Amino acid sequence: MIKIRDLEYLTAIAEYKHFGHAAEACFVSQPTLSGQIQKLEQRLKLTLIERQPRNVMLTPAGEKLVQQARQVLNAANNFEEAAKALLDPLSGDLHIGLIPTLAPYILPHIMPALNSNLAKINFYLHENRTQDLLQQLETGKLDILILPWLPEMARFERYDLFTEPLVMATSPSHPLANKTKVTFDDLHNQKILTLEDGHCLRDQAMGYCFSAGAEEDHSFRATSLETLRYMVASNMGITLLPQLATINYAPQKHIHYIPFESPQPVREISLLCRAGYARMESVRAVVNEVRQAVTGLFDE
Amino acid sequence: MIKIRDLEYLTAIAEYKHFGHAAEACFVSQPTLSGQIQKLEQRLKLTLIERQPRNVMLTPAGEKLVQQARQVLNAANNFEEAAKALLDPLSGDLHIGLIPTLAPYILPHIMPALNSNLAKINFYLHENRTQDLLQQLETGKLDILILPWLPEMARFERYDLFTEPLVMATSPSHPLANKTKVTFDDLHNQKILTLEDGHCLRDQAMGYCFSAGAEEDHSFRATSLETLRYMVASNMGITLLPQLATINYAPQKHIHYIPFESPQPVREISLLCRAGYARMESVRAVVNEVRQAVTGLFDE
DNA sequence: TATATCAATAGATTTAAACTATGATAAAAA
DNA sequence: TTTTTATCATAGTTTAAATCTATTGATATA
Repeated sequence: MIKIRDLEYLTAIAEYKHFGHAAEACFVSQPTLSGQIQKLEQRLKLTLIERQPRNVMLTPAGEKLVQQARQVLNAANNFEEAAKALLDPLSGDLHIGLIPTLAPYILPHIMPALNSNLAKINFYLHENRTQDLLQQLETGKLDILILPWLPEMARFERYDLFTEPLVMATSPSHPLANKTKVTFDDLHNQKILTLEDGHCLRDQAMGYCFSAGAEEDHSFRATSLETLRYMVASNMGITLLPQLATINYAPQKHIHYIPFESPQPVREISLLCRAGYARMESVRAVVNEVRQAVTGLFDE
Repeated sequence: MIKIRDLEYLTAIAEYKHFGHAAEACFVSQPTLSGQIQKLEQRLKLTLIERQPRNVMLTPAGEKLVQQARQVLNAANNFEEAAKALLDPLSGDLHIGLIPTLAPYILPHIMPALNSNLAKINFYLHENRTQDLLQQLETGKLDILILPWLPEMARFERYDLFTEPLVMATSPSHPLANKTKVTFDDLHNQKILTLEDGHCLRDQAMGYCFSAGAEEDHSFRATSLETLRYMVASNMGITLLPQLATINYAPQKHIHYIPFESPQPVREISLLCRAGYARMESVRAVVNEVRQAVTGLFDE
């Protein structure tokens, strides 16, 4: 039977394409790694690695087996994590992925509770685009994602956290600025400032706006909500912001935030983890903490 | 990092609840296995096994980790299988699961082609109820299933093989016996003989019959299609049989097989394997052979 | 042509997994 | 009760193999 160490060596080579560096990453000497890889190739009767001078590459067979090897290593990791979790369920490292249009605005609300009530868990926060996050969750680099749920995420286990309304942001001088509520129809023929491609908020907000007959301002696309907010304050147009991004942020003075009459545009914020993840107790604890921390934020 | 051998020892104990037998199954001496398990427990700082005199049991932690261990061993198996498949894609052992209402009638049509065209694959056939088959596919005991598709199977990869009509079976003396086609309405108020619970054909055929206003004969439930056929021949009632079970079987003399006008009752026979299974080439080859072998069987 | 890089080879060392033999304990049998 | 049997743990030894250091060999680059 294959050994886990062999698989680590193989995947290290796949990662570094260099025997010396791979060996270093595995904390062994280069001859050790070379020798073990050779033995592996002999045992499988397959050439896994093409040793061109100064250019180490995987053969197609090598690529295929590296994929399988990663599966094994993931499962082995889960085993170790499960063992640790049994020793002390609510402890250990937990890597959480969040999207840029959510992370800075929700973290102040939830991290204090997480850190004090789940003190033995070390939280690592990773901000990235949805697609990258999903891939990192899949491969085990991340343990948990917090983001707006989409149907393509059905393969993961899902816990709904809260429903976040989107609100309209205008400069004080805009015709809509002094309404206490806006409606779907108010968007008609408005010029909307948008985020750049790849932000899921862009797709959600714009979907709503377009169906209301609003138009995108093609001359400009913001790289973050903060630039977007700045543009609105500078009277360049209006936009939709997730409500969390409007709490305790640059109030009335330069921007007016106006909620929608129902049906409000919203995004459904969920927590995802891999189905069958070994540390469900920690996941459930996080879910509970977050739900508790956000209650009251969207009232009235 | 954990060793695969340790996980084999652990799962062997879980299976045999006996150190000696487990050791034998792993081809090592009993002290070796005892010692390695102890080391594992020390390393994890967990008690995995309760050693009552003459009664070896797993602790809850042990149960949990055995599950994780099985995941790892499965992945490791996949690795080895993938390696072998790379050496020679269309070879090795292939365990196929089929249901009892399909296996005896389809195998004569497909096994000759499989054995001669995929001669380097050793086919093992397993006949079982749908629920057992799905579990065995999941755990890796089986590689492929051939059965009528149901929505609960969506987690597996699916290849449609053919659509099998159900036909009416009557004794020669039954009022419907001499029709060349029967219709949905002909079922109205008929007494239908059925298979016992657990056969998926029962649910499918009965679903169709009930909606046509037929009644089940509650005094009798057959344990196989052959008893069912025998009961029909003995003029105890009528039933629906999958068409494959009517080809080359006890013809006209004692039973009449009558096809339905469309819309015919049918079952959709599919081939399933685990998503991401390491030997897709073999799977696809089997799919092709089966599809080829059944073309023409349902014509006219 | 000289040098630097990088993987392979050789030979020694260390680790740990495996074995055999035996001991301890408690249930089952006499 | 005493003996026997079943079963897991312990002790000490052997064996296998993974690892190390030192070195060689091959090739691209200066």
